[in-house]
Amino acid sequence: MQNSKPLKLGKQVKFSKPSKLAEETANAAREAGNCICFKVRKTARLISQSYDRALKPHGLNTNQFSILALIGATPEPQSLTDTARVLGMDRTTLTRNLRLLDKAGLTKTLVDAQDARTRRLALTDKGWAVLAAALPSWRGVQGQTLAAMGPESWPDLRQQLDHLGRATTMTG
Amino acid sequence: MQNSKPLKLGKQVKFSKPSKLAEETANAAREAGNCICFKVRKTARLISQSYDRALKPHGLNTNQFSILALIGATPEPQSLTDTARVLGMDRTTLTRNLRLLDKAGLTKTLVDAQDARTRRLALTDKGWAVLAAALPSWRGVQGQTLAAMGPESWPDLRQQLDHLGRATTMTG
DNA sequence: ACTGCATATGTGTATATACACTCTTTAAGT
DNA sequence: ACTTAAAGAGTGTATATACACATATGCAGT
Repeated sequence: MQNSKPLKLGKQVKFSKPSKLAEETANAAREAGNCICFKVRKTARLISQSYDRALKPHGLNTNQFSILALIGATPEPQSLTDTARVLGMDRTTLTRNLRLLDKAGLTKTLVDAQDARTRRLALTDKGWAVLAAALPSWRGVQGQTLAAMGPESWPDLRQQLDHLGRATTMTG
Repeated sequence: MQNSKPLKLGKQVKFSKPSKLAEETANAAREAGNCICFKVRKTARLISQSYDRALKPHGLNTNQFSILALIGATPEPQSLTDTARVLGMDRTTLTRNLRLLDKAGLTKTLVDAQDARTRRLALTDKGWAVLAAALPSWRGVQGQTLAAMGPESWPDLRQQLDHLGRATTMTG
């Protein structure tokens, strides 16, 4: 097909000898393999796949499950902004994530009576049902993951992640 | 504007008394606040913003920087699949990420001489230059983040993240 | 009531992410 | 050589993510 038109080279691909800049940069770049951000993102990518698979039978991914669980966990419907803050998610990202959940009939977005600006988030009956049905599946992966990583190390890891999140929020 | 048509309620938003199912589910949902996947994803979201801001002057985000650094760190150009594996990223995701870097003239995708199926990834001269220029900025955020989290705890956290990633790859 | 600022939210746009599926090329077996 | 399975890569589609910007509402001071 060759749509992307990779460079066609001759019989043997020739790699020009790296320049001095390239050599020094290559050494420095290896240092970046220790990047905190990269490591966290990579882990997030990998672990998300397990959770997504586990929740798939319920029509949810791990992100949607987290949102449902948070909304369901708070006694009184919280505002969109506050919810986004707890999720550590940009407000506008939550807006878009909610659109799907609303469309699926799992959540409802209510206008606050006191302040017409604020939207309060709640689960529908269907949302409660789906969340209830998904919880055992979540407990399954969570248990497997815990077992695989060694359950005793989770409290520590959890605290470090919290710390890291808070630190970066400060540092900007 | 009111495009999204939130439910308009009366004077006071009424929240119907939660059903028995909802009550039980709410308790269970609070348990999900301890979700490993959620915590890792949340941290990834938060920390990414710092790194993105730091790298922005170079026209890179943290993901693009990681890709450039990895390609630059390996002596011989590696295949797309192998690179994706090291990044802990779906192969097709890397394909799309590379499209932007290719278009920006930072990377080049070469056809392997021995196997016409295989694409090998390399940096262009411009790619080397941008990477070299971005590295100090990266060292900046990395240092700040390290300092904020307590540098001594990073090796441990790093190992736990690696372990977690490997565990989930196994578990499925 | 009016003005101006702060707050809560939504939109446009660009990038990241992965699954299901398809295409191409290689290798293995006959 | 022919057939077929396996490996490498790309595309269609859906979702996640955040920044810059726009809009709507509330509130305080006049």
